Amino acid sequence: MKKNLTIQDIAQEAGVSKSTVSRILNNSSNVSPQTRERVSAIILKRRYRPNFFARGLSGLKAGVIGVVVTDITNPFYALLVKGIEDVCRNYRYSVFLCNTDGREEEERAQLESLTQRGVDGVILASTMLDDQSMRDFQEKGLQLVLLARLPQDPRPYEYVVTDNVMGGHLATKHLLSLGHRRIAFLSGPWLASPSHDRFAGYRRALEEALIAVDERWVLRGDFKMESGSRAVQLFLQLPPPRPTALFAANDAMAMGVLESLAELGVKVPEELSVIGFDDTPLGGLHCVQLTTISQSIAEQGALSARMLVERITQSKKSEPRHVVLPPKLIIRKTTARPRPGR
Amino acid sequence: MKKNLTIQDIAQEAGVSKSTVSRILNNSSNVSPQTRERVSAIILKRRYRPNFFARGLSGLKAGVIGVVVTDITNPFYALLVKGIEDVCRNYRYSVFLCNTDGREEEERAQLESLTQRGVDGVILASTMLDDQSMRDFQEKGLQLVLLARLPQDPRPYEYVVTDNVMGGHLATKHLLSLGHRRIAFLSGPWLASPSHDRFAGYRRALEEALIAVDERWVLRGDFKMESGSRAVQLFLQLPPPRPTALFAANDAMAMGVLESLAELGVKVPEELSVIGFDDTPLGGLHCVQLTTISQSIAEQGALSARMLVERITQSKKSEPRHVVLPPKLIIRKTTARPRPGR
DNA sequence: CTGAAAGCGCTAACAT
DNA sequence: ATGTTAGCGCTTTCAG
Repeated sequence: MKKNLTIQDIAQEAGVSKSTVSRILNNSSNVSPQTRERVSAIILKRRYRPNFFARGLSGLKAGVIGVVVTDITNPFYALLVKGIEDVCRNYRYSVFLCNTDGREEEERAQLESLTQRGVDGVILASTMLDDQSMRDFQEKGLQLVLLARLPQDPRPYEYVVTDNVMGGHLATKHLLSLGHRRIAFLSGPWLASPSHDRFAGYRRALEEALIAVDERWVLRGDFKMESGSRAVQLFLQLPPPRPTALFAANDAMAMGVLESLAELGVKVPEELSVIGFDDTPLGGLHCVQLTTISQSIAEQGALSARMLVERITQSKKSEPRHVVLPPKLIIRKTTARPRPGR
Repeated sequence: MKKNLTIQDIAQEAGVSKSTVSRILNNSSNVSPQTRERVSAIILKRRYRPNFFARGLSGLKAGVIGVVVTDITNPFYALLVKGIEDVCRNYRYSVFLCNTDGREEEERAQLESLTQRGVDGVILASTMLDDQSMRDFQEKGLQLVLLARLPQDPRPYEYVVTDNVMGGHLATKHLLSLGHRRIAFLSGPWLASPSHDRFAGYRRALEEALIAVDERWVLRGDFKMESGSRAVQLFLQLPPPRPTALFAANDAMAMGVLESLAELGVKVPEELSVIGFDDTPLGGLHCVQLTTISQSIAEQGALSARMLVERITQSKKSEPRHVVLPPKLIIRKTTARPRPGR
């Protein structure tokens, strides 16, 4: 393992000073074409790469961002990260991936560790933090773009999200239009904005249809598949008349619901209509055919990455941009008219 | 955005020298309990964090590793990464995630970029590189652990893999034991060792049963779901007598096969038995019930991470360790005896 | 257009 | 046990 080349070595070989090499490296002006040419050739030939730490230490951007998600195993986040990674590769940025498991203290720790490692910015797709902490991080100079999930008051931050209220509204209206009147809702964690907003859409749709929200029909999940299965247990213990439709706040839980229902021999959509949210690839499987609300996940990731990189590179700080994307209803096979007389 | 604290600030406030603070930071010996106490308190109080770049520059380990996979969107890799991330969190290591899309030049570029960013080591789960390049990286001092996929001659490297030959053998023997005699194989990319090895297992099982491998029945895929669908087209154009069973080299492709088959109305397992490989969560779905070969994916990730971190922290270089894990047959519902008379 | 020199914040070898 | 000092490799004034 031989010692690494330094800028000094290149300078010597080219018969110029470190400064000149440095200028060429950062293609700053004030270098004559000839020397630039000559030195560049040497750099190329010797496959010289400037030392990352030295650069960072002397104040340059590191070309590194952090991405914080709750669980990379969840296809939704995997897609988000994919979108981010793809644009980062083009920009020559590297990404630190962090899982938080949905725990606030982990999120804080990860953010802490990221700032400490000198990242240029962070895409936060798991917001659980209180406003104060977020602001603290921002004030330490951390560039932040929020993705998919928002805090109480997101206005001071850049963000990219789906219009979850609209999505919840779409889903519920779809069920209503099929003739359902008793519609259950399976939420994610209360504090997660998507869960909250999708519920708001659900509530609004019901109210527009002059139907009161029945609290007993609002089940509590955690966005994971297993909680869908658990919800089915609860659902089946509900006193009749039971809901004829169920709106799960994401696809993973909807899949869990379908699983359990299939095991228990409850026919979907004949006995119960089920709609999800996210339009994760799974739902499209021939044997699943989940009706759901679609959002372009990878694109959101990509967009947030572009926003962050722009924010990093243009030093002058503009107003934070807020992107809210409209979701779309995808009708497949898990929703239908309720059986007459139910 | 106020200027960051430096070790000097702490030293001043504590009335000691930088060195002392540094010693405490790296908990080296030669510090009296009292001063240690006193300085630690100040560090804590001021929430001082040493500068990452300065540390890196002066030769300390960065506490960062790179993980290179082909596609994080693939549940197999997501699980691998999850396993890695989990142990890294405990060790206080951060991970750079890199996708290569299965392209060799991307892999090289990512590896290049990782070394340049001063990572302490890399877990490579997408090996496409030729031996020479790999050796080059290693000689530059890059600690390497290979995961799930191996190069021609893996002996000089640490690695963790499933026994893919055994897995291919298990799968094929299962089909044989059900009475199948005409068994097709759907491969991944030829150059990928898992694909190659699983085929070797398939071949061996057939040979043991005194059945010749029929080259027309060896289909070529790329480990992605879509190639499963494409394979079905080819499969159905095969001149009779067609195979009665299909061994797909991974679950994703097996899922693609099942999708297409369902669309075309071909009954599984009645008309065709299908077996996969990986035991990715999808296959367990009630409506899929894919028979497959199981490997503990997250555990492999975790193990490789532990190996890498150990390798990094213990400077004395030991012999590279080679871990080969036995896979397991999981019988579900997509395999059955062939129809009599076929 | 180019070079010399002063840091960036930390570690570690060398004094004391 | 603690302080002093010389780098680590690069960027960036400031002179020329």
